[in-house]
Amino acid sequence: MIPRFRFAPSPTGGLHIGTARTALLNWLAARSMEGKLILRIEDTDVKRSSVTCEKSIIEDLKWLGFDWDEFYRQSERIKIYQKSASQLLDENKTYRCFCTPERLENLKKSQYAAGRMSKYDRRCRELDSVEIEKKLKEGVPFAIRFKVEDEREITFRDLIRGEISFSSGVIGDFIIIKSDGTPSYNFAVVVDDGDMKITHVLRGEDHITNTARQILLFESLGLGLPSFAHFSMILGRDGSKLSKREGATTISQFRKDGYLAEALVNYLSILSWAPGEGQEIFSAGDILDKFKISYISRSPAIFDVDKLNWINGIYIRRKTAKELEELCTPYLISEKIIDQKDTENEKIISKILKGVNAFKDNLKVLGDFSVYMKDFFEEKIAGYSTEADEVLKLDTSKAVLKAFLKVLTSEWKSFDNNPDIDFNEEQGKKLIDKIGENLKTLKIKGKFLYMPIRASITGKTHGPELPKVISILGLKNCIQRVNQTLEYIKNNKL
RNA sequence: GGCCUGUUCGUCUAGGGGUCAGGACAGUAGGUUUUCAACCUACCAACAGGAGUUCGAUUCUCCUACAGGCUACCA
Repeated sequence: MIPRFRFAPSPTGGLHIGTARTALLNWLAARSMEGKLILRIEDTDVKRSSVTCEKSIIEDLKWLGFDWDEFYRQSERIKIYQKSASQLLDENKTYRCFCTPERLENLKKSQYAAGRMSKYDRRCRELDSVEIEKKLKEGVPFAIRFKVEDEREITFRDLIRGEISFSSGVIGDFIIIKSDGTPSYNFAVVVDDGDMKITHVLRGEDHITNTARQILLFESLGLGLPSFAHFSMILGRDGSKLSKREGATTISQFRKDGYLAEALVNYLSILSWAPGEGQEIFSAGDILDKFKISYISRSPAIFDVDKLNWINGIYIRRKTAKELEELCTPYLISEKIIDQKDTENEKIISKILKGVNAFKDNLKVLGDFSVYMKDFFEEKIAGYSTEADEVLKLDTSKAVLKAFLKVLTSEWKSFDNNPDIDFNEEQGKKLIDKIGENLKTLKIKGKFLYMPIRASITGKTHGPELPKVISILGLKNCIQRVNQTLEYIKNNKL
């Protein structure tokens, strides 16, 4: 028998990080067992579901690199649920409940106040046919409830946790068809899992208690039981449920922030499962042969951005310059550092390429790139750090800057003062060597040579290697900036 | 309140009756570099608590504590 898995998100928001992991685990399980994966949109709650969310979820799933073999939408299957429900009604396994929401609410409150668990009191279970007919004639709205057997042990073997059992006594007669005719979650799931011949239900631990109800439904519908497996949830830093105030929680938000799909998938899998031998960096496809449902961890995991950042950095560094340029350019545009039409400009693309080359080791997220590059798209230095001031104050620095300017000017002249000359890293390196050469007699070298140069063209005392910096800025802009710094030194009497 | 599930370094995870309880992130200290980052090396750091079973328990059982989930005409 071919294993059949399903991933069943409800489109009431974007693809959440936890939901994405459910998708990943099901994908991993299905593909590693050469089974099928079904994507089922659980949109029976008309009020909370939206097409926009569905689109966004599907887009994010694809972006993460998942695929599926079949697709269903529960809202298009309402008739199927209703048919199953009326069958159960005929078989006397369910009954109509005419109770108003207010009564139910009060019942719950009073039970809770009395310190008991809230459970439907079965008032409508014993209604005789005359009463039912009367209410139906009056048009009283009704829901359909499932008759839960008394005192019965419901047991199943969880593929991750082992045996789990419940007493049916703790489950009230639950609703399977709401008064608007739509199925409740538990019912739609069971009808679908049966109809779609799902063999493995792999989902979050928040569904463990639902499993008891669902087993009852599977049995009453005469359906065979699938295997169940419940993995733990992802928690926020303080151990609470991952919520919005923790920062990004949806995949689209992570994407916007500049996380790579490969990194996210890698992190999500490492979060609750280890492929062994200390291997931590891998793609979902890499570990298919090592994946086993029973290996998934039982205990909940706290979401750790630091580790995600580390993984993301690794994947960023694995990209080629061209790939990174394409990945990073949108951030420069959205930060208004460059314009959309600049992407046609070869000079600018070349500058970005150089920037990517200089900064790729510094990036944790792609979004960082625009922060690093911002200054390099300005004509002038925006400001000098106090460390830069300290450096520029030194007597030796003045000599360095003079030599630097001289070398820059003569170098530029050799290119006929062409403002568009492409000055590469190699040439930058030679240029710096030349300055060192000129200052040899003054014995200025090392820190005292490099720091003033750096400060004079960036206003800062740290950043990528100097030849790279010079190459990104170009000769003309370097000259401008050194002049600006000279002016700055004079004005501030450094 | 009831029911269900879980608990190994700060975090993720490996292990599993006898281990120096392993790895990774973070942190700290060195190395490298003009500097930042990256990279390399080292260090720091854990079996929630209590009983029981056993020659021996972090591992098995029970209890407690704590955490999470469910207890909807949400999914």
